[in-house]
Amino acid sequence: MKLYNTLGGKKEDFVPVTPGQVKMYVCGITVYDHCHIGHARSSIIFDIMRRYLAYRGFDVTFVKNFTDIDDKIINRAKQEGIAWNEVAEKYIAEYYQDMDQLGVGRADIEPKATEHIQEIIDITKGLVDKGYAYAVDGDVYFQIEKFSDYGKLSKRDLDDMIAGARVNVNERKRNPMDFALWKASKEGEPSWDSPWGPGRPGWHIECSAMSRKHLGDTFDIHGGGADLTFPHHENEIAQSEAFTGKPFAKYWVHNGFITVDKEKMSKSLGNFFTIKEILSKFDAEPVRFFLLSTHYRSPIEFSDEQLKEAEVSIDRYYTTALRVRDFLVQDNVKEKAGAEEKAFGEMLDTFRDRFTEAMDDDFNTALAIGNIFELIRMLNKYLDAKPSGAKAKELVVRAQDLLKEIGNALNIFSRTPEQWNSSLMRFKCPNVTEEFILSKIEERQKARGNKDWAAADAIRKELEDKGVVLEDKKEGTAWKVKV
RNA sequence: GGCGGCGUACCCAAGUGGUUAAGGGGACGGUCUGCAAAACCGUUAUUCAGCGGUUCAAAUCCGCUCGCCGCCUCCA
Repeated sequence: MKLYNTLGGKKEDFVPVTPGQVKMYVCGITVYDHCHIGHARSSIIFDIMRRYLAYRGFDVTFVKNFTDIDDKIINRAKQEGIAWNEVAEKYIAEYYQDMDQLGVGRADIEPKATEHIQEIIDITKGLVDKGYAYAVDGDVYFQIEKFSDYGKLSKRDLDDMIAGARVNVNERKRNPMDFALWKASKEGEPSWDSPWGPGRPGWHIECSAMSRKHLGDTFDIHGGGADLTFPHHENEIAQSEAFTGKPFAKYWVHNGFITVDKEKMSKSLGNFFTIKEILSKFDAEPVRFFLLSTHYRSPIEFSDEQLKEAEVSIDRYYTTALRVRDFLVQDNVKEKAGAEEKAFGEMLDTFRDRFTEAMDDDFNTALAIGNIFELIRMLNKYLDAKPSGAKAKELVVRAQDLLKEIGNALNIFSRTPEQWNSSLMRFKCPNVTEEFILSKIEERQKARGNKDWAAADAIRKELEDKGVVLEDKKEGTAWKVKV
């Protein structure tokens, strides 16, 4: 497997610290507000990495934290007039609601910063003792000049950073780029006792403490959004490596942003869509599909149009799945080959390898999806020739199983065509009932029986205007939601 | 100002030294159908922002130019 490592700035062979095992840590959210689609991208992509590594036979330990103490949480608590920990609890619950709907699995361990205060204090104290950090008026700062590798992740030069520093001048810092490990708390703010007086953790230290506790000094993959590269991850490296004297994470993986009108989606620009907003308009599966249809490191432009295209793609799968099921319930015993049986068989033979090849190359989900649709096309083509017999059945079952297996690794295609259709109904034609549709179909059947094509077409048109399309088949008329 | 990335068809998007330059959407034409829908077939990039260079060979490597974006402050 190859994995793009921000640390090396290139794709590298993935060799875990312990053969067969993968320990990965991903920076989770600060729980002070609803998640937006950018959080969804990060969550989904790392969920997919975790699933795929497991699919490839690795024993994966996946840790994703919650930052549940932070300035933003304290501010939000003031705004809402509730306690800071109530804010944290509220948005953790909201997060789970969003992620459950999106089909993002829980991490194996989901630690919270406030549950690791002792570990945070231990590391901070250790860094002071080793001379990497200094305490001033109840604050403790990490002195970046003491850590000679500072900047190795984000490829920054200390002098350049200082020259272009936009950080607020803080008289207590020896260097403007020094960052807080521990902050003295102001009156009325949440605080914990420490050797430096009552205070709370700085932003970066929690991840060093939690990853170390749950995964050890050195682990395999550390992930997060590209905007965390600097300063968050750079600082984590400094703290952790200065403290343990050992390499921290071996591979640093960063996902690209979601853009709106080419601009990064962000809170400050106000150009974001919450997950809840999107899921009120779209089923979660097209959302996942959309996010996987571009390589995880590339920017991805968000729009309803893109989501609609994803919807069409998912629909194409379920339409084929339904077709496969119809085919398999027929009991045609006569042996008859389908179209291009040999090529189809070869596709089936090589499909799994093509999938792993794509995913092994830095999780190329976009290529994997391309392969999936090639298979879908060949499958449809094969079925078009109306094959029958044991051989045909075997090939079609294999195709179905492969699509399900690969879909499972990507967490798509997991429902029945009926479940998909009824979900679409909720979004596209919530006021139409199945009874109504069926009665209209029956009415139309009568008209068709009388060869009253005008009446039949009028009914079809009426349903189409309501978002329902009819398909006349030999066995009768089927209907589906128009995507 | 420092650092990094991107620019592939009408749209989205893989491909990063030799392949017919994947796949999806859209459009148009065809097969099928009472008509449709779905599905399939065909057409939509002799060419990869532009210009030079390296090479037997470049969308892929190097240089320059143009355009867009990100990080350097909280940010997935």
